[in-house]
Amino acid sequence: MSKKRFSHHECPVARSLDQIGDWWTLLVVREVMYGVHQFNEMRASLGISRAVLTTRLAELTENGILQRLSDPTDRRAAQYHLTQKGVDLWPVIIALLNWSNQHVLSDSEDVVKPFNPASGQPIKALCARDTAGNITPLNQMVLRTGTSATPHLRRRIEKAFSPPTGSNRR
Amino acid sequence: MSKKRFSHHECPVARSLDQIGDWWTLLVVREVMYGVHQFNEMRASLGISRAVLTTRLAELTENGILQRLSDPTDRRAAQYHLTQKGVDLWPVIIALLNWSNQHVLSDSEDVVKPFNPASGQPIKALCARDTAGNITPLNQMVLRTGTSATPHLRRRIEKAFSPPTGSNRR
DNA sequence: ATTTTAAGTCTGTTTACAAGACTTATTTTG
DNA sequence: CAAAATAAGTCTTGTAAACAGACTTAAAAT
Repeated sequence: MSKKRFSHHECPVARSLDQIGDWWTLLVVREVMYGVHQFNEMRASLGISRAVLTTRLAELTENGILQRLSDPTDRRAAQYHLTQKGVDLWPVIIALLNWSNQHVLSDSEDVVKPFNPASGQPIKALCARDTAGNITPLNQMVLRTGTSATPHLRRRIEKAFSPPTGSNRR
Repeated sequence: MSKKRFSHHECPVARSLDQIGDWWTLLVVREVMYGVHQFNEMRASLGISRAVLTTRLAELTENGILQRLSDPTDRRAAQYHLTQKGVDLWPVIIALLNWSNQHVLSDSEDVVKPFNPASGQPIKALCARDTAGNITPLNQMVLRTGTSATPHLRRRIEKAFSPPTGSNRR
């Protein structure tokens, strides 16, 4: 049977992975974020096979994460650029980068880190701003189900994030 | 030839995807975050095959993201729990959840959203706190290379995030 | 003592990925 | 201008991984 997709899943996390969870996909997005816009440049810096890169670029374009423009100065060449949906993947990349710097790379490896350009200081942690403008650490946030949630999901979320008995969070 | 791994890559994002970028892996982590700790529970709620779940749990345990404990009340059963490294994947999950709610799910789908429990307000955006305590929107952050970066990566990052000519960011 | 359950392993089939040869339309070089 | 090089693919073949489901083993429930 074919590889299972997550597009029919209820959970938004699964639905996001259906679009960006394939092997190589987020690295292609990262390349574009780092300013690499052409097919052969991506191939050289990623070491990805032609066929797979073709597939990934087509999927990303179809999902509205990248757009393919023809280069006005060279009619052979294509330019892949981020759409707004693609630019909004920035928090995902930063979250992965921070986690990797904390837990994957060895302490002596200092490769890339995010900085606050205004203060010049390195970023220490991600946090969340609510609609009233309050800032919260991410580890204090809770999930709540909305009107489209099935009873099954509702039960699980309520159990995991109910205040009294303590949750499974740190 | 076998599937390429990213463990030898320089970029921290690639290195993180080497541990959590496989198909199903982040959904298994999400299950544990939602309070599902047993093999058969995960299988039922994810619809994953036995062999693949076994592989994913072994990889996650080997990478120190989960730990496998035997259930004291039932010697047949195993309990998979998050380590600190696993708990620290929370920002990645929230980033994916927010992106999915913004760009993947249709407007009428209200399934799960993160909330600030102190204010009761929904989370609007992720932001970053630097080491001096300043809060910055994520879209204003810049990346800088560290001492272990190769000249090739250094050039790309500096080109993409140099102040004067404007970058490829929004 | 028998049945059920938890957590796997094993088997045969299908799909995805890797490497490299080949293609087509353009651009550059001699 | 003709030939070579280049951009962006497609196609082919081999291997690794994922799929569904049957089977296994030890412990628990009936």
